[in-house]
Amino acid sequence: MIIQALRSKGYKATPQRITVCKTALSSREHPNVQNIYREVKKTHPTVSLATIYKTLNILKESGLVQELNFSQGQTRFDPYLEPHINMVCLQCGKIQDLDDPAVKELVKKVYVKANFAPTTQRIDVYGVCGQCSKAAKFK
Amino acid sequence: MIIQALRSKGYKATPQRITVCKTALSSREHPNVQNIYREVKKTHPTVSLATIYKTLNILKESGLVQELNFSQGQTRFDPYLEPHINMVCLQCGKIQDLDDPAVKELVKKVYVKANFAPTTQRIDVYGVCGQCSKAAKFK
DNA sequence: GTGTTTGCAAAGCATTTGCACAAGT
DNA sequence: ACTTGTGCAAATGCTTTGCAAACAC
Repeated sequence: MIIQALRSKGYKATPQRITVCKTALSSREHPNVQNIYREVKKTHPTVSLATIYKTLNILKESGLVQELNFSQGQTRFDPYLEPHINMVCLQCGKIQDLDDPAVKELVKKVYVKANFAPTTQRIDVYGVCGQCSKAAKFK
Repeated sequence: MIIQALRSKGYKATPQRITVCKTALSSREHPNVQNIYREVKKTHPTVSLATIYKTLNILKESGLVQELNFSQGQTRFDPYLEPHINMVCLQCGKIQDLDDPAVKELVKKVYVKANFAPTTQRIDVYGVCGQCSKAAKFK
């Protein structure tokens, strides 16, 4: 699957690349580069950060993951490309996805109202997640 | 106005700060650091980038501007804090705002559906703006 | 007058790049 | 075999920091 995808785009299917792709595409945790690096190191201890970056750029250009940039050079990756909401908890840092048909509607509206032809989107809501606000009550 | 805001937060109202704040808060162009730097230099030729960065951090912490981080260390600032859509043109790089009541509804829904308490949000739609797609037709 | 801010230069980080060697097809 | 990819180290570029002189209050 991943091997075919890489080859069809003219890239060689090296073990490192396959592992980076597998890691990035299977995670629902919105991992950052270090997370992926550490995970890949488990099976490829000599892998370099450069390879991680290069492979993630391939995934980006191929439109298989979305890059989410935050303050202070924090970048995370999301393989879930359907229009959805990222709920970013400012307390614990977790990012959870929320599906809602209204997102797709909103994107459609942009074209109708503003003559803007959308290709992708990023919907972030920042706040405090359920677990963190529950935890806060017991302090 | 700006002077009062700075002082009320315990900051001294220096000419450089006032100019940076005025520039960042009055622009609807989603300027980046360099844009603001160049603008401020017109009246304060000796201003340093460090001062720009420090003042923008004050505005961020005070919740008077939102920072929009993109790929490749591209950061832009938005003083418009009402829930709205950023239409980001991938052709010309312009970012235009679009107001729509559905955004506020969407944020509300996050709380109801997922028990997530929102504080701010960022709604980006990436694509091609009206001007650019019109221009493309004449090529 | 006292504590803060400025501007400079240096430091810090995330990310990219150049290159010799290794590996995929 | 030929071409592309890997891993290392160096380079890049944005942002932050330390510090002495200047400034706000």
